Amino acid sequence: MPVSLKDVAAHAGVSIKTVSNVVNNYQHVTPAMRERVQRSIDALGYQPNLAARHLRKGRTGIIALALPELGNPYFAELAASVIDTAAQHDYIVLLDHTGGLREQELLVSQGFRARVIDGLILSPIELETEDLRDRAHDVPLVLLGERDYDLPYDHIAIDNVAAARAAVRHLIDLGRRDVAFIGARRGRSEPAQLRVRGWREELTAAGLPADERLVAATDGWGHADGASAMNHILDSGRRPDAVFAYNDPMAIGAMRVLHERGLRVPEDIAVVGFDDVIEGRFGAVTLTSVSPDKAAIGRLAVESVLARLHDRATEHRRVSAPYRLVERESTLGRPAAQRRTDS
Amino acid sequence: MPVSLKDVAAHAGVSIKTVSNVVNNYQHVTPAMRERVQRSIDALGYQPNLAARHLRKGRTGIIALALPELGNPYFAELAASVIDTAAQHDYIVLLDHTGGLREQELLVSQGFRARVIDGLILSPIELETEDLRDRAHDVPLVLLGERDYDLPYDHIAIDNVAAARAAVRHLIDLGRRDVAFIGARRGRSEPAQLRVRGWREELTAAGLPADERLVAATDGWGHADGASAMNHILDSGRRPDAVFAYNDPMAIGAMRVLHERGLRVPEDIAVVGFDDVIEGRFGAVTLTSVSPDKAAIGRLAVESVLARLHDRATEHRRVSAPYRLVERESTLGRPAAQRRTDS
DNA sequence: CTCAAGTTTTACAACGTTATACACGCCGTC
DNA sequence: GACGGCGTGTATAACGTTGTAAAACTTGAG
Repeated sequence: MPVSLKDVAAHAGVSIKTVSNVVNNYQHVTPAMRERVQRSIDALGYQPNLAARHLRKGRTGIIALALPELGNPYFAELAASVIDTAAQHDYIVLLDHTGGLREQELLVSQGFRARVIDGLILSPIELETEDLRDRAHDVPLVLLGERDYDLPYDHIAIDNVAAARAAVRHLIDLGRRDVAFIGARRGRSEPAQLRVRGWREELTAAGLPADERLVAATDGWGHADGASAMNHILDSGRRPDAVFAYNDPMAIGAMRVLHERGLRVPEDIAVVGFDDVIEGRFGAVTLTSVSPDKAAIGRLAVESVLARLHDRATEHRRVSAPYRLVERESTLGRPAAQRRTDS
Repeated sequence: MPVSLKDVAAHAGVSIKTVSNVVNNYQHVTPAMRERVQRSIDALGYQPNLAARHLRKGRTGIIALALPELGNPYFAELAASVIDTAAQHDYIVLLDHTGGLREQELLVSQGFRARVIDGLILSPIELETEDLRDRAHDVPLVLLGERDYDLPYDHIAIDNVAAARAAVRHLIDLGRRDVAFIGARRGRSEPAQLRVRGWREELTAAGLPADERLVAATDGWGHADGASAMNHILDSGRRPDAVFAYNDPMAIGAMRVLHERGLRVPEDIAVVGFDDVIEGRFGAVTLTSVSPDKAAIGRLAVESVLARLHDRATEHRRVSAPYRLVERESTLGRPAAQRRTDS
């Protein structure tokens, strides 16, 4: 059923290679010949067989994008950007979800799919430096996200420390003094946690104490984790006047708990999230958030992979993507005009 | 660098085919020979080249999953289920997002990627029956979702009419009489819109008027669309006592508008969504929603594709997946405040 | 009108795998 | 003791594509 170069060649009365030359826009083909072959291609509806092409060229035309969770709209937007950019370069994206599990991330980074993909964009959560150190494969790897690895791989991310400091700065400017952090990594060495570091640095810079009891570690990074972390802090008797969450879903989970406990946002407790997901714009209290430029990150990631693919000599680089702080109701100085202050 | 069958064969002192036989668990191989070859395989760290295998076998081992939007957690969960099920059958999933755009959906269904994938699972939004009628390809296609096509393709979905009726029934049981529907398809023939049909049928069955002015058509199906639809209904002077939304994000967008306008949920207006996304469980007012069994849908979809792949003779079938109505605060008889987060 | 130099097209060999068909032992049977 | 039959291993030919090198065709100068 499928039509091959051979079929097109027979139909056009030329050699296989000539058809191949036309398909690949090879330069030494007369316009007349190109025209004639193209007509046959269209007539038969020829489509190149990628498996054969790959076998011959050693490339698959597929790059993998491994993300912790697709359900988080942040990653979904990122994925869209990656897919679009890749398409512009005639690459297909294989989307993978690791669930933020070390085992899965390891599997992906070790290239369990090494013979299928040309390059890999990975957003690790649990992976450690030593896990990445002995990658047997030569498949180009580009890292995304908040984790900081001291390894010779391209890394695309916003400046997480600076972004976190901006968020905390904003809270301090509102007059808040007891700023909690929700979503620290449980049992991990501190230097890798850039957002916590930013929280600590900014508080210290402002002459405020960075009370470690206001840092809530969690297992995951979803709504439920934010909710339980918030409950944990309040149950321990602490009553911060602001919360900075690792990401938006956690911030929203925390806000739900505050609502259940009769605490008002932002009057009693101001809240700042991270990632600026669409959901944060439609709650009863809209969410102030750090907004990374997802489109830029996705684009840069693809371009890095492809650059390394076509010329493996380049230096490994660390690219900073833009971000900004979007202020909404959850950190408003005064109650919003239309907002009903239901207890 | 990569080690091929040839290398292993040379190392073990046997023919290439014998190594292939061992790799593929071909039956006529003596244990001794198997052992010996296996040792060479392990020693050299041989990994099969999938491209070559696929070229030879005519299969890629990849199935595509094309979804309207990855950002909607409903689809993310669905994707996870598909990926997992596929992995169990040694298949890889190529995730694609159509944005719910007819052009993209057409492209995918026409198989612009036909030579890369063995099968396709598509969740169409805009696609029409005639678009699917003349698919040139023989790549197995399985449809998902709410759209109803009278075509010989497998279709996995919950009974959308029945589910919508259950949702409306629930609202009627609460004593609501003016139930609005948010998220109708703009300018589309009605029979395809199963959830609207369920809304209409159930109201009629209860002896209530199905007021078409309470049906709000939208362009998209996101938060913002739900919000503007809600605004539109209220601006037109209508004041329904209940809203049934096409999906959860729209319901949440609508609730935001109700909140802005000082209308209480559920006291003034009860709200029911569709899909049961996690976000609905963490708003200031948690959302009642129709909860399709996403895991089942994903599993059934993969199994259908693979069945058709291995034996193309089977009848095309329409499979109904389970669902249930999850009741939360947005349709509670009593006031919503002070309720703890439910799981 | 010939021949060199350039341009366009072609034949053929790979890429790594599996299917087909055949060769080789080994057994039991006549 | 030759003869099918079976169980095991092996050459060889594909699968559809592209790179290489050589063949065929132009072109233009002498």
